[in-house]
Amino acid sequence: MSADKVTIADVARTAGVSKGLVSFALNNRPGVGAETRVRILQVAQDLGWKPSLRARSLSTQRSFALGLVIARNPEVLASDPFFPSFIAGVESILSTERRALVLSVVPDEETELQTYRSLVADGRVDGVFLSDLRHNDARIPLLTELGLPAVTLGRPDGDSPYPAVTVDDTPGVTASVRYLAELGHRRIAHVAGSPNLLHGTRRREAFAAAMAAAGLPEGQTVETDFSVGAGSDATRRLLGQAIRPTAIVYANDPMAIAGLGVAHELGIRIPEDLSITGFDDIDFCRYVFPPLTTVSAAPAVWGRAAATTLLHLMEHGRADDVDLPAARLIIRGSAAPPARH
Amino acid sequence: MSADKVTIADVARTAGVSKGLVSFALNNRPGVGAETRVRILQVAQDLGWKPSLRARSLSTQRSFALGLVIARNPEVLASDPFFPSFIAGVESILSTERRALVLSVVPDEETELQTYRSLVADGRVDGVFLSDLRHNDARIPLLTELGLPAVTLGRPDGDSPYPAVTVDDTPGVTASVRYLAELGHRRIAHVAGSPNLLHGTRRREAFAAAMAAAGLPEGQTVETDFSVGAGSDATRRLLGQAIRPTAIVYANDPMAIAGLGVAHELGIRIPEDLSITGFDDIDFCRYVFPPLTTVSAAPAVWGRAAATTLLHLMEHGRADDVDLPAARLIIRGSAAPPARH
DNA sequence: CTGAAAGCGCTTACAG
DNA sequence: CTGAAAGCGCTTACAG
Repeated sequence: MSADKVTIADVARTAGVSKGLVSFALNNRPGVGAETRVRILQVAQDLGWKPSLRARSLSTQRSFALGLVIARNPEVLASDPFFPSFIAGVESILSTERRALVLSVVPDEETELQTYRSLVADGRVDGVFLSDLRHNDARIPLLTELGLPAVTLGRPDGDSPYPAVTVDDTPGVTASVRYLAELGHRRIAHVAGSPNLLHGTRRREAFAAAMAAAGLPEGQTVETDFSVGAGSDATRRLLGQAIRPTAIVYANDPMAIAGLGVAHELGIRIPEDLSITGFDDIDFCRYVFPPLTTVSAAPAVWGRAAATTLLHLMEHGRADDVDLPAARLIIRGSAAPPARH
Repeated sequence: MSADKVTIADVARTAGVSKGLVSFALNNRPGVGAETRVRILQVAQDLGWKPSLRARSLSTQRSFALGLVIARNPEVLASDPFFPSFIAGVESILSTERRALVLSVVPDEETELQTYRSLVADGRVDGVFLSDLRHNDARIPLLTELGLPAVTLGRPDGDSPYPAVTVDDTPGVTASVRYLAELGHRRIAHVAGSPNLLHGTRRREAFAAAMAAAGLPEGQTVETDFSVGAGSDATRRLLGQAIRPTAIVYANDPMAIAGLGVAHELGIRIPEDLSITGFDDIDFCRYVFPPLTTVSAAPAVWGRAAATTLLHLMEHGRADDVDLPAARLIIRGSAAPPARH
């Protein structure tokens, strides 16, 4: 393994040039004669030289790594496969770029901000992904102040200097409601996500708008924190009423699956007595019974696009927003016309 | 933000000492007078000096980061909450240590090995977690050759120079079988995990041994890749037989939940007509219907212990194996005495 | 087009 | 107990 110890000095010496020139050749910078460049590169290869990332980091003040910090409570994080899929997408891009992903999982928003600070203080990352956008998200001004490039998953509600990579989830919710309305449902409820999260309120607003558009009375809405347990509780509450909804639109799949469990427990048949829809199209959806009608979000594709955009931003100083195909309704077996009274 | 540009030279100058001495004081090394040390530290604090991690990395040849590379197919990764929980546990330790976690998600084992190579070639990490241990795991000799400290999740089957942090899952499987046997089941099947993974075969062997110990005939076993879809298929196969099992022990929860769906679909009641048990105790277990009897594994605790052990190994050159409390059976509603014929 | 030198910001023998 | 210097392995003005 003596090859591991080859340094730029060795290359320079055996190529008979200065270290500076080797560096220039390596980085494709002008100022090196064509044949000199070829010769240097050849020597580098013969010697098995791999430029030291650490030395490079120190002199360029870059880390060649991207960061993702996730602030979710453990239960939500564990039951929601969004991040594993998203990360797999990100990695599929990074792996070809000699860049690494630094991941932080933190318990709350305060620690989250602190984490960003130390990430840049320690020069761990050159850019970050901003997920789970919140209202007036404090991360955006913080990162701006820190001068850290970023890309947001979805469009923030305030000003943002960062490119947004978006999957519009509104059409999916709208389609869910319309679909249920066309089946004949009138009392449709919504188990909403966290009101702190942009996509929580956005889905909720989409629900309300779609109800109005379908000429239906305002639907009952229950707020949750997106966790399976909260989905279960919300369902129990909705179904425990004297007059209960004939359909429920859930803001994510784990809660819908919990709803399925509650309905089974109460002897309420799905879809005969109650129709439900989810959101995200996690793998479980196809394998519960009845299979869950839901909205697909394609987190891996999102991850790829976000990574590509962030790299572009870092390299060129700017990047366009990208709008991915909107989430769309996947019809399976969990919804049917309401029972006649 | 001029504070960001404070360097060791500034501290040395205003404290009236050499850079070397500042470094010694910072790192609590002997050779600095008590009061000098105090003065230096005071100046450092006044100036707001944060030693540059990058410079430190270059001179110490360390990265102050730990690595986790995950080689799982996307579907299994997404439906299994093991890693999110495990990582949350790891992070809870790292966050107090000014250390980062570098995460890689790769599609196959070949890329996995390549990833370890480049991780050390680039000096990205000082140590790694080895999860999803396989038979004769190629990662162990590779990491040994690369000289990278590591900790294994569970005990490998071959020689290993690394400390193992283990949650024995055998007792959980054994307890599942015994429990079902005591309920009166005789035809118990096992939906096993991947035979490539140590914990897949270990659970399978535990199942076989427990069946024998209970004086039961050899149980039917179906191999899978641990994915929800495979769990569904396996269940369909088992239940499609003329003489079918009255109970099924699944090697993980996602497959058990898929099994629940198949049973519902076929009109097979759980637990009246079929008893099932899972493994891992993911959040969903409590919210499906009937709630899933399963085995708890505590991945977050595992993550904490693994991180602690790895840090200890890196600091002291050695670390003891740690055996965490064995996984234990959590009895809920998915098992009952078999129906009488 | 090329070279020699300084710089990135630490740590670590080596002298005294 | 303390200091001055070299070194980690690159990059980047600055001269020629």
